[in-house]
Amino acid sequence: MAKSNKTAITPTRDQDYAEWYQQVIRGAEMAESSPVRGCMVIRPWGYALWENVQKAMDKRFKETGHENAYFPLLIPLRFIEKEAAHVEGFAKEMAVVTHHRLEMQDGKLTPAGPLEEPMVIRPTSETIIGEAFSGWIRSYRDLPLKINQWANVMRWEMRPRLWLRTSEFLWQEGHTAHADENEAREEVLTMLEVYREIVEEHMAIPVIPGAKSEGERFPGAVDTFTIEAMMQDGKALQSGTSHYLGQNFSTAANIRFQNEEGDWEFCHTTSWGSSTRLIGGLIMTHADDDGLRLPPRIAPDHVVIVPIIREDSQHDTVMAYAEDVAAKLRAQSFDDAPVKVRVDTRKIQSQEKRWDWVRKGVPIILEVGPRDIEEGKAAFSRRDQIREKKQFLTIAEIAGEIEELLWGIQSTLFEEAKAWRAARTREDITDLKAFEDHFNALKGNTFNADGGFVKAWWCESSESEASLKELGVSVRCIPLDQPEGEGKCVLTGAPAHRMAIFAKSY
RNA sequence: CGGGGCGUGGCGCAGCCUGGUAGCGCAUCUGCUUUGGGAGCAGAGGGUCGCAGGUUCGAAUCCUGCCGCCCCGACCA
Repeated sequence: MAKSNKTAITPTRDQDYAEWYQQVIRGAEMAESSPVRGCMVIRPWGYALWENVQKAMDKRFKETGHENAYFPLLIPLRFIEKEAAHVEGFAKEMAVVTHHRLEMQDGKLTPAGPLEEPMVIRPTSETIIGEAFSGWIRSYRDLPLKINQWANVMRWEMRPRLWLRTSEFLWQEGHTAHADENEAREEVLTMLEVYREIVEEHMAIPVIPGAKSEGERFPGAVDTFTIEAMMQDGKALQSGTSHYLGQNFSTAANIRFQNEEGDWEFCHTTSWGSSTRLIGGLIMTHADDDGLRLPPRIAPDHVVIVPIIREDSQHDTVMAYAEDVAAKLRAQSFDDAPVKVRVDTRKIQSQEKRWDWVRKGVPIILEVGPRDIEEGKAAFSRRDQIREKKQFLTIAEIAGEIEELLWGIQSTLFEEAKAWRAARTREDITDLKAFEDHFNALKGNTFNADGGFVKAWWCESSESEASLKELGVSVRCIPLDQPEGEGKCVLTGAPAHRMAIFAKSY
């Protein structure tokens, strides 16, 4: 068997980035599109990733004092109408339920029994949770109220993409109510930091935490904060948001409390969300031309053992050896839990197994065959160095180093992504001409090094933000981490107090 | 919703211009030989050619309408 330069995914990123993205998803069996426009079927491998993200987040939500609850999928139309900006922001993307029955007419099932009041399928739950909060909160002693819900939501998208933008998606939405603005604002930043931590430290996706500009705020929010990630094609991905809603929603839903003086006040509320979009971000951050690459902390399996069996007579001994190796590795721990090991017992060719796991992105693949048993060895390869030569290591060596190896892969993926982002972030663009030239040089759907972020001083005027539209660029965020001093706005030349990240985005 | 492209076995495609009853590669199944960097041979199964009309003796192929997918915009997490 000659060494092959064939990539496991066709086309490569360089040939057709958008098509590559879809083939990675197909190749790793993560998801597929469904008969329902814009909706996806999440397959076990993709769902396992989401579950691992969920697990990590849920733990942090609870550690930061939140409780899970569940609210209805259907929201009465009049709830949505309560908050003006919210109405405007979501009206165009809502699925509406208008009937409660089907009847056979001319051989076809036809909606019947019109609802007196139509319902919308939740695009987010501010309004219906607000309704509940207004009933739960009476006194300052009831505050803060900190609730999270894991749910599905629906937004009728014009242009869906698997994971990144589907009409129905899974997410968590946190909703909290506080007695005063400071406490609410602190909550908003605390949860933004939780997002940063999970996304960077578990998913190994580097992000920039920052404030959203006026034009990019959540409908109805006073302030929106975001973590922005850069995909391999240089586009930005909003990967989690946290909103200070002021008293907009509490006024609309009548969420009031009596303070210590006995006066009635409206609560200050927050909401924050992150979704299955993160899995799309994971793909576009770490996957390569051989498929997915998973950071060990969220990988469904850390190690897959592929038995190499030459003859039937060797089957039992090799399998016994494989199980023995698995047991030795499971006795080790990584990230405060036993190392997750799978022995691939499928009755297919060993090479096919190997490439299957390469495409699925498992961090470590071990091949064990008859030759290894005597020496107590295995052929070791790591996904982030999959084109390197396999090493033959003893099980003792592998077991002894497995924890360190997995952390090494975790940090390698993170460092590679940071380097990629750094190489595609321009900080030397200081005037409009250079700014326009930079973004005009980009040609549509290309995978190249020309895109990426421009970090520059910005005056924050809404006129200048609106002017970005024709370039196809937006203000991704105003980073929390700001340099000293002031500068001149890259767009207008006016004095600017803060720097912003500009980019094309998903 | 505008502009462009595309819908043919699970995946990737050819055939369409010039109508004659569907083919290739991979995958799947069976058998034998194989297996440590993407195995070989032999055989087999699987498609109402996106849907609905129309033209025609005959439609994957021509015409009309619709649906869906992808890319670029607009909109958005």
